[in-house]
Amino acid sequence: MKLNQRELQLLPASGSSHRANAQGMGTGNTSFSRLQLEVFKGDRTKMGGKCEDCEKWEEEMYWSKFKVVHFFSVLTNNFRYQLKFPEKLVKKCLRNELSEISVVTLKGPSGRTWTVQLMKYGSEELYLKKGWEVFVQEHNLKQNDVLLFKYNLGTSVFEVLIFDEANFCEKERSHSNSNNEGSHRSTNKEWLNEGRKRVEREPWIDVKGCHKSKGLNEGRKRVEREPSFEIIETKTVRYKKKAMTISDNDEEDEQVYGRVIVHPRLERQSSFEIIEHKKVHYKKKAIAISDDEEEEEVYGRVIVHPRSSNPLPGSKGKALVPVKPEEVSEDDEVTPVNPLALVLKRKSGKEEHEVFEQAVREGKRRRAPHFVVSMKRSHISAIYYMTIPVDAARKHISPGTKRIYLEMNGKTWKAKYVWKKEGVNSGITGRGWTDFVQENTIKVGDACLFEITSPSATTLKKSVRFKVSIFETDEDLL
DNA sequence: GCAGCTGACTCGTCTTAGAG
DNA sequence: CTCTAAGACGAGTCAGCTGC
Repeated sequence: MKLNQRELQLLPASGSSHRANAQGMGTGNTSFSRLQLEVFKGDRTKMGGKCEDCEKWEEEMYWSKFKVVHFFSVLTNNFRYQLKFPEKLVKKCLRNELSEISVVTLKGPSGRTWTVQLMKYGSEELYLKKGWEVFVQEHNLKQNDVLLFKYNLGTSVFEVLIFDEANFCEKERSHSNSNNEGSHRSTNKEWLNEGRKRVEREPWIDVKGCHKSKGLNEGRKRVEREPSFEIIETKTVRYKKKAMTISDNDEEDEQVYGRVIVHPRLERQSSFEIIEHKKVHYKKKAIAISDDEEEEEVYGRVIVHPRSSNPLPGSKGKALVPVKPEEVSEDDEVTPVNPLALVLKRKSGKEEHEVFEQAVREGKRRRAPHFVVSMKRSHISAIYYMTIPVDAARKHISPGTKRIYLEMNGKTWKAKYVWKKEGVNSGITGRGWTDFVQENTIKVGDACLFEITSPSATTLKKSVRFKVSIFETDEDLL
């Protein structure tokens, strides 16, 4: 192996001068590579082994000149709530590196990132704390799993690879949550009260192989569903391909019979867990059987997805129609096919729905003009904009309204009201709304009952007062 | 008459340009 | 840099139409 001029300059001439050489380099953008060290080590081995100074020099070079450090971590007891960095790493590198930093970023195998709080104890103990449990949950980490960390100095970003302790192979599923970057990233950061953050969107899971083009309904645009979801479990299901529809995209509709995990839309940190398993059968109707296509049955493994509020990709928003369970034979042979994301309506979030209903009942009981809003992520984080149902906006709020006063527990928050054309998309925003959300720790899924206490739209007032009641979801159930 | 497709429409969510 | 405001996007709904 040949060394270039620069590499030759980096190599120590002899033992005691190594340190001087090392200290004399590495300014500016100098990056001493692992390759260079390997070359050096190999060269010295040929020369007859290491001396103590050489080993010290190597060590110093590693900690002082490398831009990247790697370390393993085996998940042991209590790993769900915190992760301790190796003390040597902290002492040699991270203590100084992260002395001014309280938050780092974990970049998962999927490329997604998680923001995690650092906790320091003494000079050698450093832990990943708040936010770590989300990373654990979303990668389904288990005890004895092995994590390989790569840290690029100066970035506060740790890249993580995840290996299964059973066979030391990389966990396949650790990559799969790349499809829900947007929702998760923001969810993970809620504890930071992070401000506005653009949500990255990525395409749906591709289900090529299940669809063929028939050229029907040309010009009709296929709806690309967003992947605000994460694969949580695969299930064996049966597809019955009945007919061809759509499109210019090589696709066809199917009848789908599925075993489905019912799961509410989970928006909050630490809330990602299955709460209910339920066997459900869906039938999706389609049309226009082509001449050259026979009815055909396909059996497959479906990736069940709990998070999205959307029906099947390409279903164009049409509801899935329940069919009788007896229409599906349990004895059918099962053959793997490409994954198809099967998604469930958000309203299956039983708890959220119950809370909403409770708020509605309470509103009716009080008999004051009111409306109820179920809190969404965008309402209480990121952009802090709560859309008012269009009916309520038209009925109760004047187009000239500029201010909304929110009253609760004797305190008043002054929020901004945004009127949009015809009341559509009108909503509450501004510092007052943000403060209201934060001070009352409103969560996704909570229902807020807004009672109008001031004269309504007809008076064309510049401000409206709402008495607000919050109906909280039970976090443990989500 | 019924089933199911088509396309318009509604409305909630999210993005982004621009103002302060 | 933060916040506001406008509007793009897309999921869901529904009425009309067509074919069986």
